Amino acid sequence: MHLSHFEDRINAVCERHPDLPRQAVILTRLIRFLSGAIDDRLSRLLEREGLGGSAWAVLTMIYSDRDGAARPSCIGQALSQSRAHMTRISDDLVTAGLVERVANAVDRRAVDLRLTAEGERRVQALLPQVGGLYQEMLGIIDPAGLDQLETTLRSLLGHIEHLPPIDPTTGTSA
Amino acid sequence: MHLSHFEDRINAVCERHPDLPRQAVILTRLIRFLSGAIDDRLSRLLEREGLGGSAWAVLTMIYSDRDGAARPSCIGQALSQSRAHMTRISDDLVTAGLVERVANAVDRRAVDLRLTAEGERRVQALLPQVGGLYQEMLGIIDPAGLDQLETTLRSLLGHIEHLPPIDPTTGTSA
DNA sequence: TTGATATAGTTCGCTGCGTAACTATTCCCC
DNA sequence: GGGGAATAGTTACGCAGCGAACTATATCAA
Repeated sequence: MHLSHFEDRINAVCERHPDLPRQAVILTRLIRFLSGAIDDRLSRLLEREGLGGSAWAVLTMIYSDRDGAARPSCIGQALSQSRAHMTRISDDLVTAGLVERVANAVDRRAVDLRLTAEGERRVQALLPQVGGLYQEMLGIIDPAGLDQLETTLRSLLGHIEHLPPIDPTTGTSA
Repeated sequence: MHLSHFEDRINAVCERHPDLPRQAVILTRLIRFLSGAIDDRLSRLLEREGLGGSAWAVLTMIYSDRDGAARPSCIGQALSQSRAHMTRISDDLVTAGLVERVANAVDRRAVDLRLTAEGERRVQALLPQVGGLYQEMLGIIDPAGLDQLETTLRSLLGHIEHLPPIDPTTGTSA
């Protein structure tokens, strides 16, 4: 519904600027919409648990660690979020009783985040729901299409991440 | 780089919870990463112009209108942003001299946003750069792959948008 | 006509997240 | 071993964005 409306506008602009890469514009819109729609649904599912998307991501980062511990800075790096934000999320999760801060013996600057028993219980209770949500959203694509999509998105992401960074003064990627 | 690290974690969790849809989890990660990477690059390009992503989106919404005018509430709806935020962005764009507010004669509640001459000049100067950016990011995929990707993402988005909304109290989509 | 309801825009207060500055620790090299 | 650079976490402050409340207008029903 949104998209068709957008498409009219993209077409109108592309008429006036024939050198614009119309398909690339549409694809970026699609990716943005998809990402937003996925996050929206996940957020609404987590809302009932009093969790935000970031908090859930932190919980799963800890849970997915083989040793059951993770340091805020590592999590932030993996999630592309600032250390300051990790401090806040950690505060919230600690006061919610889902996470505890454990001083790291070998590096006294560092803190290990660990799930409490309650935190682990909550993660294990939520994981199937989140998995079901993802499956519900992506399940209409047939397996071959999913494989195709995965390889395409992987190469796309790899390419973009290896692109030279954009110089903010010139606006070019050289 | 990020992704492989993530993949290890996803695999670790999927070992403990064999019923999780591993591929769906990976695909949602990919889409999120891609969307973030695209937005990042666009933001850095716009940064030099003193424009935020929202401001640029508003400018293009006005520019892409056949009559060269758009109302804040329509723009906000199309961009999935609140009316309050559209007021703020409009304020900024007006003080930047890129947009003017014109009272709508037929509906006196409404305001039409129009590009100033300077605003139109800026949009026309930026459009090729933004188009080049998109092309640079998506251009490594061959045309057949792009078509394939487009149809897949279209059906995915259509499916998700037609999914029943999630009830925040039960967490289910019924 | 008039009264109820819906809608456009604005304002206000809140949340989420980032950058910069600070302290404590670790690392590295002389 | 001692001093500078890097790093972990925290704190303070700023920006982007949303929801709710408010005003003015429009629409629809009795």
